[in-house]
Amino acid sequence: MDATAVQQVRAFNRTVAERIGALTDGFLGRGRPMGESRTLWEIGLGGTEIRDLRARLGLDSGYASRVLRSLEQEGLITVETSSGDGRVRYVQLTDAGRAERAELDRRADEVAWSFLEPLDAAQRDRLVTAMSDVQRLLLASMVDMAIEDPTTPDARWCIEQYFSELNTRFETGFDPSKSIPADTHELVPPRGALLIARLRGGPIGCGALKFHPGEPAELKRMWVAPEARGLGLGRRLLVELERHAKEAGTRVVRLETNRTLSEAIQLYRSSGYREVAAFNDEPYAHHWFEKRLR
Amino acid sequence: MDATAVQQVRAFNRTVAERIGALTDGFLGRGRPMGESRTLWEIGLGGTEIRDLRARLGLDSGYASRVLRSLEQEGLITVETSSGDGRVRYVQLTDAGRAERAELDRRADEVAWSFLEPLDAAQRDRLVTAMSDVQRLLLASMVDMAIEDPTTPDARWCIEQYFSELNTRFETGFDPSKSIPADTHELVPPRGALLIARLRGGPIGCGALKFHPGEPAELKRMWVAPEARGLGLGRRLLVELERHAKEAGTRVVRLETNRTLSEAIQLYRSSGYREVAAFNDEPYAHHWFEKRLR
DNA sequence: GCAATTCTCTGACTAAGGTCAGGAAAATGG
DNA sequence: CCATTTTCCTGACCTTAGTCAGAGAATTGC
Repeated sequence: MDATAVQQVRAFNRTVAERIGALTDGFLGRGRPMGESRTLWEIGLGGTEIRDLRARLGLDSGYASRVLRSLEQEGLITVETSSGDGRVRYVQLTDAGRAERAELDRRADEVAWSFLEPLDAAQRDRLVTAMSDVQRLLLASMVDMAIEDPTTPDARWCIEQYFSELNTRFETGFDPSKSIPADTHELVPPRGALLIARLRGGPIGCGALKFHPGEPAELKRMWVAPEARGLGLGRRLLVELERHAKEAGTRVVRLETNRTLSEAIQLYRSSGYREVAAFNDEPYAHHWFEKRLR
Repeated sequence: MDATAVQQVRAFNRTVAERIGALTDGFLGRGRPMGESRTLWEIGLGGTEIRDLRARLGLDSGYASRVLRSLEQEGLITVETSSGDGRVRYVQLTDAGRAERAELDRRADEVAWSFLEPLDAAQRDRLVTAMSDVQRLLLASMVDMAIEDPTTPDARWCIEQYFSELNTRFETGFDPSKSIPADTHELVPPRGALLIARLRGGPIGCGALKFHPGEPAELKRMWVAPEARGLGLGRRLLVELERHAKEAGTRVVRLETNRTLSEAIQLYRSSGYREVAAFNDEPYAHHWFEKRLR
């Protein structure tokens, strides 16, 4: 635990909390409690089901109900029973609600501008760049990874995303049935493992291992959601999978990959993988890599 | 108002508020309201007068009194009448209070570390660097400047700081009585102007103008507090003083300076000042500069 | 010496942001 | 079809973080 780094983070937290807090509170209040403004914002232009809204904002159902009642009385929203399921209620902005939301938007822009306005052009550039760095790295630090059951909807979703990305990127397209399979039951410990990366509860990446006792383990299904790229998650997934493989007694990890996946190839090379001769007849593969764990 | 920059600032605010808020609240609560924890922290190891404490935390006197009563009942602080002034009360941490404060400190460190811990060494470095940039630039954007009365204690304090800095930096030391004077009454409009920069209410820099109708105005007393250097305040003071001078009808600004003040000389050169022959016999000056305003 | 001011405390009040238990209505599982 | 679950609402209650008016004691200004 690096003490000067920690002190810098604490100084940052103090300054930023002071600056953001002072401005957003009150300024975005518009005479109504912040909770109502946040809710109004979160409903969005298209409307939402109340249960979704509650989940997104983390509200108690009683509290949410009262907040919505208050917004309804102000004439900003309408609430009606959802067409599909009679228990679920659907909330939408009225014209007045949309106008109010636009005003909140305008004010949030103004708050943001007040950060930049006192600075000269060079300082503004530096601030925006540094903010984007901080934001991306904070997002990265909010991601956590765990070995999960490959049969859950989230796990299946990740693997589907992976396949659909391969299909887009390979010159030939990608048909899973023509590739060497790695069925979900092969990814359940002790035969294998599926590692899922999550941000704010939602899945944003995965990677898998297939163990072959006495032989090298295979690395499969490495995927990171497009919006989460550039955060170093690929490397973290890889490190974590290698750690896991080693704990399971694996000495060597190997993998095959397609030539269009250049970032992945880069990652493997820079992580100590060396290219070896084809060790299987995967039709979509152009490169085969291997790494001895230590 | 640059829209993409504004969007980046908003994205930053959301992410950072989410991350900092979620962690600091509760984690630093220790079963007592945040207000009490903040107060406990702010009292510090040496103790404080309640009126100072109130000013620093911006608390209502009634509210502060209740918070302190509660901390007193928990056995964390003692409150006694100040020795000097019988109205003022002095608050100090007990041993238990100091232990509690140390625990808060430890937890704040832990929160900060939780930002860094998931990242690898290179990412940590980038995060700390970017945070320090953001923090400095946000501080810069919190500074505001105004023409103020040069006779107030804050104004006098700035000018004293300026003199004491000259005294430290000049090879010969600095004695104001041997220098060409610029008495406070000469810095009152319309004869002159004193610009003061403030951060969180406290003065952190100054700069002055002396007008000579029909002749160049003189720039004097440019000073920025050491802890606020590197924020571009010198340049902002200069720009603001030039703007003010121009509004007052001045065409040319000039100044003299000592060779040891290299950052200032840099600033003048890069702001369009060109060196001219000595236009006065200021004994402490080595360089004379002039700029035509437009 | 006395009026005005400063500092602290108490009591009464408020708003915001919740939590919790229970009930009604609709949907679902077997 | 019936028990269980899901979704939402209502009423009762709570803590936190204040604000405001007023009073008492000490100090300061003149």
